[in-house]
Amino acid sequence: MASRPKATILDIAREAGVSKSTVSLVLQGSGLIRPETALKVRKAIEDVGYVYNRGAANLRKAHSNVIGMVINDLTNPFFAELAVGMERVFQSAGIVPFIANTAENPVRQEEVLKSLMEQGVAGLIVSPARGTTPGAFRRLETAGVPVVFAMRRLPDSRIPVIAPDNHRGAYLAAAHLIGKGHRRLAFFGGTADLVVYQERLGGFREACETLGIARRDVLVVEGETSRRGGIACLETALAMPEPPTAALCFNDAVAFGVMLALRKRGLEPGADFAVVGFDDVVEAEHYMPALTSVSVDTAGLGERAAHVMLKMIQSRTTRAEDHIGAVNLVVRESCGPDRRARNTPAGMGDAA
Amino acid sequence: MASRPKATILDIAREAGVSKSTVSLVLQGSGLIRPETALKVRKAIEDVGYVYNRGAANLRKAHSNVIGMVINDLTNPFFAELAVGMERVFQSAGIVPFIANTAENPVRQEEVLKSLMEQGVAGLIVSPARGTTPGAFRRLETAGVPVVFAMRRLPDSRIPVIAPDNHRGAYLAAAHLIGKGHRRLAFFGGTADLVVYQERLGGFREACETLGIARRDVLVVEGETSRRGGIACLETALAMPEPPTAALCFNDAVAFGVMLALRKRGLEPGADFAVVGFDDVVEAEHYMPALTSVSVDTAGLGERAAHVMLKMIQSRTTRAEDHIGAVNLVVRESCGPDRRARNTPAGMGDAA
DNA sequence: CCCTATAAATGGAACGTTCCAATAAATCAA
DNA sequence: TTGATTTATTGGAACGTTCCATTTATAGGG
Repeated sequence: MASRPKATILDIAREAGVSKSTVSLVLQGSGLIRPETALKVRKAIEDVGYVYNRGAANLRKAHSNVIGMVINDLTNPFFAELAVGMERVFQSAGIVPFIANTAENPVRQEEVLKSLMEQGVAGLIVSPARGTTPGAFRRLETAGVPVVFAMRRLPDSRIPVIAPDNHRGAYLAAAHLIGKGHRRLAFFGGTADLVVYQERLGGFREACETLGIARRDVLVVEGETSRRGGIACLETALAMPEPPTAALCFNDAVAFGVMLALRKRGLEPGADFAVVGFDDVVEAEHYMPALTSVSVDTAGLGERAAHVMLKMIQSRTTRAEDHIGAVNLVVRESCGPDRRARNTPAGMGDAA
Repeated sequence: MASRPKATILDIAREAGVSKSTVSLVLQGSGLIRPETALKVRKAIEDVGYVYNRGAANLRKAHSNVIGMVINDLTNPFFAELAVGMERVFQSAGIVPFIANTAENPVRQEEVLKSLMEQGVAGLIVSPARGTTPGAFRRLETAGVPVVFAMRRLPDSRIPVIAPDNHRGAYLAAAHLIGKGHRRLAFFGGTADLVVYQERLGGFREACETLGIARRDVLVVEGETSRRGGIACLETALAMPEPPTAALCFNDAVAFGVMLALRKRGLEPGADFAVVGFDDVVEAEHYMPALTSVSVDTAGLGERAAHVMLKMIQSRTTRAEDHIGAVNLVVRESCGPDRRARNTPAGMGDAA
């Protein structure tokens, strides 16, 4: 039962007693074929165990219905959610997207991109890896392959971006913290080479300035965007002479790390130190205590990105508008008021 | 800057003043070409912005260096880890695997499989969706495409399987619980249509029997294999006249749900009710309390699966040995002794 | 009954590679 | 010098589709 030479369109033709062109027409669901003939052909297709050779077809057609999704960290549930959103819309368009992981490695990303191009993808949705060089996508551009960036953007590049309103989200979070009476705030995690980082930090800073927090009372600690990074950030912060009483974290993973580290020191997240996350991954709600986080509607952004992609392909353009998704702060239990401020300004809300 | 007709091997040939065959040889890194000629060609390749057309090449070569990974639930970090393991070994073999998600939907799986076959994959690593029909992979078999199942197996099928020793893992976990003094045990989550379920439940049952737990003291509650499923299972169990005091959960997600539900009822996981998970995802360690779980070395299994796949492709066979991975119980804080048994048999270990 | 219009089916060139067989150029032995 | 051998390069057929231009069959109009 070794692999006999695979059946082609000609085998079908012979089997059904028609020409290869007729078979091709049937395969494409053309209405030009008499129903009975089509039936005969379809039966033959079954009989010979035919599998369509898309490679051969693309050789003539030059556009391939394959869409690639290049993701920088598959183990972050955040990106999995993004992927799921996209898949929803591609599925209903009869497209199976292929996902590839770059593991936050620009070299790997290069390989992945190359491979996808060789495959002749119709379009690419990419969340670029950290440290992507500006030229990394030129190849794609000159080849005229539509690309959209999801969640992350590159400094210069004119590739359309689908991302949440990072600035606003961070502003909201910081304002919430300040409203709770906190006066010494921190921003934990992330590194300045990410545009997202700058946006989020920018929003945070603006809130602090506007709402009267002195420059020297805001602490910024860069770090890995992971649980481990969060742990490290907290350690650093608490070692300061006048440590902050609340922190906005670059993302939820960092926030989880911070909560963990607090617990390890016998501090209660929320009561002893307020923490806010960013992204609002599903686990945020289920954490203990539940994490206050900036919700960005990840799956929704995924859908959006997919729609934009589809439209670009259809109108065979390589340009599209950016889309900045709405965000909102989901208040849960991880940020009570500043303890030391309890007897001062805003005195409500601490019922239980 | 519209997309001009893309460059082919002939354009390169013209540019470099050689024949297309020479270019082809250079592309394949053949040693038959004079270094200076190769250099000239490579320069031309750069100049014309050439991108290799793998589809056209495969038309002649008939084997495609594309490997697909079909995963049933991308949002489960467990599978993301599996994917990462595989990618490690494929990367070093110069292969970019394409991942596709079936979202636990057999119909979707069918589409995904079809699409991958049309793409001419060299091999497939699959974690089949629940409810996969026995015939779903026949197409692949008759086409002679190597397939390996990862983590899950299908009832009949002779496709090789890479999976952890589910039976043993469950046995270990149950034995641990019994050793802690628990006498009324439960198995939470999962449904009988999964082979994995039967294996895990089997191990659990065997431990109970061997170690003298009466049949009527073991409770089995089926349910979704998610946090939500875990919550539901616990509710059901506690509503029983004589509820269990400990549970082995089908996987970590279920265990997290159980812990959550316990907390909601004011019970402390570990102290008031013991819970053990399965898979030992990274979060298990970081939970509060840290979850005792059966570690299956997910990434390792992924690597293994990838190696087996590579070997199958190389030896152009469609058969391979099953591989059952070692497991071990990682004891953390989520399962203390049975409270009511505290003054009876094993009296140590409860220091703090 | 012939002509035209419509419907259904078909042959052949083209797509961008690979690879075999063949050629051309360079080297060597005699 | 000549033929044999090695080293580099090349033309052309083939891979499995699509699609245009034709052909053939069927129907309709006068």
